Amino acid sequence: MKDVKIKILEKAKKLFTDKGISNVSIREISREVGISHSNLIYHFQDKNALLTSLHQQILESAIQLNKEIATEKDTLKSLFTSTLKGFEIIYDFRFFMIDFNLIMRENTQLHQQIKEIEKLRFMMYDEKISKMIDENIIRKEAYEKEYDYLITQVRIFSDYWVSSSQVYERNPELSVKKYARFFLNQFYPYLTEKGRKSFDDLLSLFDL
Amino acid sequence: MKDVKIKILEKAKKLFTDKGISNVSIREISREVGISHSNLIYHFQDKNALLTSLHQQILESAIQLNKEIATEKDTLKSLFTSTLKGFEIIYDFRFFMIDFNLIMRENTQLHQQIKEIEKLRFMMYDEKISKMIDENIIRKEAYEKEYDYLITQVRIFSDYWVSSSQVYERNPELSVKKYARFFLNQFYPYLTEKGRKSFDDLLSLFDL
DNA sequence: ATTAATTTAGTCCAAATGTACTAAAAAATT
DNA sequence: AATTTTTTAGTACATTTGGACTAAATTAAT
Repeated sequence: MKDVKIKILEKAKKLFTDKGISNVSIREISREVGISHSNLIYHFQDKNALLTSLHQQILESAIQLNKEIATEKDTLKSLFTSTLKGFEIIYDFRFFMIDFNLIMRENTQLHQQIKEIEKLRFMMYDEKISKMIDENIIRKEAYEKEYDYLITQVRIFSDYWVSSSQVYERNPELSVKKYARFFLNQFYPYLTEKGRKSFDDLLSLFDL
Repeated sequence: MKDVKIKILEKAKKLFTDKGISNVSIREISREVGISHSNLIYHFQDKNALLTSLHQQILESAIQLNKEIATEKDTLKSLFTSTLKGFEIIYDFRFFMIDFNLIMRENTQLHQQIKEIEKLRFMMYDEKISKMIDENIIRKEAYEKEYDYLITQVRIFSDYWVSSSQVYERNPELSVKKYARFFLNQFYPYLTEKGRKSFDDLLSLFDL
């Protein structure tokens, strides 16, 4: 990517994070980058184009992360790693999650894409849980769709923990680990004895 | 409250819900109400004043709800009722939760207030859980702060389920019950056998 | 070296917004 | 009935914003 484009995206990301997407104009970004607003428009037609491009970066980070953990055989450990690394990515791009609703309302294209990704994410968790049941780490479903409920619950947590931490935490920047811990804990009640043992070991391993 | 003030608040609420807070101007609201924008400013200095006033309505609904369930002796049943009614209030005022982060960022006064209320909410859940432990509906903590984790988890769900449903559900208006069910389910793994029995009974009672 | 394509800046415009100020109208008080 | 207070509308202004259009400058291609 061209140097200017990179600079624009960097500044946009920074400004979005600091002030919130709706409080940043194309002109302000261009001013900060030190180029004319027409030039910025030449590269990105509007704010949505910027957002789409930044979301692409998030996706690339996520894909990269998936590649990294693909080699990990230990299912529970891979859950820990993907949570921690994933939460770091989310924190880095927190502007996206903090203004998530706004973006979804005003960028149809991204909304569609996110809905597609959500399906994948569901399947990913579903598969992971099945695996852990097979490995006797998680107990079998006690009633129908028990784990579907869990996945929804977990989805909402992933999407909004960073928003919540911005509202309630004194040092949101320190909350990545804290909320990763909270997140993982959602699986705890479903663990078998064997699972709990691994889980506790992993907690110390990851210093959580 | 004066007739005009009520009308302003009603229209503001509607517009905020339909278009998102940041996409509604004082002038637009006044236009919709059919008064001059100067008149609106006379009653509410700015958008934040409107939001504060609307939040007051939310609080009043919540207080009213608390009064209603205060007489309920059955702790688990009162959890069900407060969840369902509470979720209806949240849905009614969903503009507030959908733009929650925005409001918290730009309205210091409300942010402070919300943080105070959060403490109360924590205590409320804490007390409720203690009670249910005493009544042998919920099992004792299996490890330290187990239920503190649960409360945080539950807080994030309460605050953001409506946002999430706007993003992922086809008919968000139908999702109040659905998400109330999801919400309550978060307590399920901690129930004793006795608790599960009551829980299941209540599910049919409330048609969930 | 010339030409073509890409990148950049400058200008102008119309619409919207918040804010401040003035004055009229309506309601309440004396 | 007179006057004071509250409520309402009107106007004017400075700023911001996105968008369109033009032209200059830079880079790439031939």
